[in-house]
Amino acid sequence: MSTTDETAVRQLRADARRNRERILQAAKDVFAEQGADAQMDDVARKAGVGVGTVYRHFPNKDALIAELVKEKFGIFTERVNEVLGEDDAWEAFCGVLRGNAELMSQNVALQEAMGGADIDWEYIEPSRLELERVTDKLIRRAQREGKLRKDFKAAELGMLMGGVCASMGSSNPAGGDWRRHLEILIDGLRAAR
Amino acid sequence: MSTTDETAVRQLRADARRNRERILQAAKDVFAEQGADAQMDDVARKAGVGVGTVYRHFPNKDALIAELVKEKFGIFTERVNEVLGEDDAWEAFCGVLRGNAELMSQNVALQEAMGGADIDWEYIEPSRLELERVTDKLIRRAQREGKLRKDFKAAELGMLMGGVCASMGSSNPAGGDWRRHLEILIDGLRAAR
DNA sequence: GAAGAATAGGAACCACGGTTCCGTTTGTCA
DNA sequence: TGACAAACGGAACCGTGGTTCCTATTCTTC
Repeated sequence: MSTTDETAVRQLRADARRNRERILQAAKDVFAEQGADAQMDDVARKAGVGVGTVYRHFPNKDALIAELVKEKFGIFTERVNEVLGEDDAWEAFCGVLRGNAELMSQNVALQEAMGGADIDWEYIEPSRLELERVTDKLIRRAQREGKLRKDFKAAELGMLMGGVCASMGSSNPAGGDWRRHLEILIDGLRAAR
Repeated sequence: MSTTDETAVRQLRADARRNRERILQAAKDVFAEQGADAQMDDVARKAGVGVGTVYRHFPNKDALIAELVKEKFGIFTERVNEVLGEDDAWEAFCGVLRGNAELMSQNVALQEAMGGADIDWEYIEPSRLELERVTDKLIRRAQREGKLRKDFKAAELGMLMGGVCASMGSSNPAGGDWRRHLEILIDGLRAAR
């Protein structure tokens, strides 16, 4: 069921634990660079490991990608937590959006994933929910400040950011600037006049 | 090079011309419903035709999809032209956005295409340009009215709409409402207070 | 340091789906 | 109506890439 059974990780053999890390790191690099359709063989090669080994650690490609996505969600959550205490919630909120988008722009696979590739969202759901929970706090504060539109819900943010990510790919028709996309969106999020 | 050589269409045999239409229609249905990864065999079956026949009319899958995308761009252009004469350019502009988005929401393949699938954009470029040209007129008028933000460029619209389309898929993480996405975006496009 | 279990490696397997090929059918034209 | 080119059909082909399987290797423990 779960790819990473925390309780089981302990009793991995030393070399296995080492390899698992290598694979994860290699996957991060390869998928970030080539997108979700990079090949398992590439991941294995980059990790200096056989394909069989990759499959020993992750049941299949989707699970491997899901693990990476989940990890990224963790980072997003962390970042929101970091700014939760700042004075200007609206500015903090915008900062998070810009920062996280920047992060996404460096990872093609993530962009695709957010755009709706066939990832195992079930597995990621807990992390996604946690992110939403934390973000909600920040949003409410920014709304109380009167700077963020009142009718905006945390659950909607994923959709919007997914849209921004969609405009990051190089294969874009009119290759616009996603940063511009984000700024327009942010303006749309401001409280009316 | 080109999938449809207008000058050549004339001298197609009667049955061939009929089949071409059937294939195009079937492709429209199948791709709209199943997305760009529907199979050529499905298109052929739906058209009541052999795969070979499909390939007689279109060199490959990408060309077939490109044809459909191009056609849709034509429809968008048409719609913009229709409202070009209306009094309130801003409202006309918003109407077009809503209408075209609605159209996109009924076509999974189109959404994917806008999101950055590997389509032959080269082939579509002329239609895209024409759409951009016409849209630019509407945009300028709305800006002169003072309702649309002055710094907005027609070339950026594709990017934004692509983002909205990205939130249409059912495979979305937080399955938000794309109509809401669009409205927020429209607010972001309004001239500052 | 020997036994046994865990892990690695990577060639082979297999499904999938786009594309080709060629014998058959059909429209056209004289 | 006969001849010929054009068009059709769909089985077979083929590359791709995820996944499996089995032997060799490496760690761990006694």
